[in-house]
Amino acid sequence: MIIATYNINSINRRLPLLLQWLEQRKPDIVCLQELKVNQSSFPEEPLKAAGYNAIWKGQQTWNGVAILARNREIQELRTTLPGEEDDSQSRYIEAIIDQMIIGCIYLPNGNPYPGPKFDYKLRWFERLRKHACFLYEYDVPVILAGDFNVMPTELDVYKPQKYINNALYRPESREAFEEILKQGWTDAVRKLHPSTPEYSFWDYMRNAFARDAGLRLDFFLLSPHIAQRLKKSGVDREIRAAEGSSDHAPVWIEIK
DNA sequence: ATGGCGGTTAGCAACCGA
Repeated sequence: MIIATYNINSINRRLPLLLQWLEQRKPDIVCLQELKVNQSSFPEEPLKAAGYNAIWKGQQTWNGVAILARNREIQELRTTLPGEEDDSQSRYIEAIIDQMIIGCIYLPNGNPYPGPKFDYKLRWFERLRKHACFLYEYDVPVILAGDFNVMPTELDVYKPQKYINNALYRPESREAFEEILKQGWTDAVRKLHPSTPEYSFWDYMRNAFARDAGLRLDFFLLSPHIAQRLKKSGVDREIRAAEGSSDHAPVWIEIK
């Protein structure tokens, strides 16, 4: 079984590439972020024709998250992260698929640091920490997948010294991620590949992809039930290399 | 410091986000 996460940077802009990738990789479950589409303009029909059921939480212009499942039922559990009732940003959606809880995450970028956006990022991290704790203690199979907008270690950044005051690499952000991991979650890709970067994002600027000036921003956090079933993982760089790509590549894991 | 990309608004460029 293959589960993937992909920050798609506008789903309608990227639809042909998305359909091509779905056809090639054939993931069973996909978490998408940065849909950049309002709730009524999500391309439900083309995805249905490709064999994928979908749930989504859209938003005009920014953010937006979705979960796709191939030939499977999706039972939506929630479309917001608890803790801030007036939060209008679409950054979380959660479902039950095949008796697993799948949480799709688009964590705030938080730049510039310091400032209100960084404060919002840290508040969001704290809300996620609490909700992750709740899910973990539920003692059911859980996968939290998505763009966490953080590089937890030096290995996850092509040039760490450039990012000292970047919201994605600030100690506060890295510590917040570590706090969640410490609950007992497994960082699936790092577990399988402890010493290679496994970047998932390359800036559009300055020829970053060709230089492999990348960041690892997209993660799978696995509860113990799922972690023991983990087989392999990969980053689909050829999709990032394609004409008109997102600035992220799809990342996937295979579980037994 | 610069700069690339997508989306939106107000219109054919300027901004915002990241």
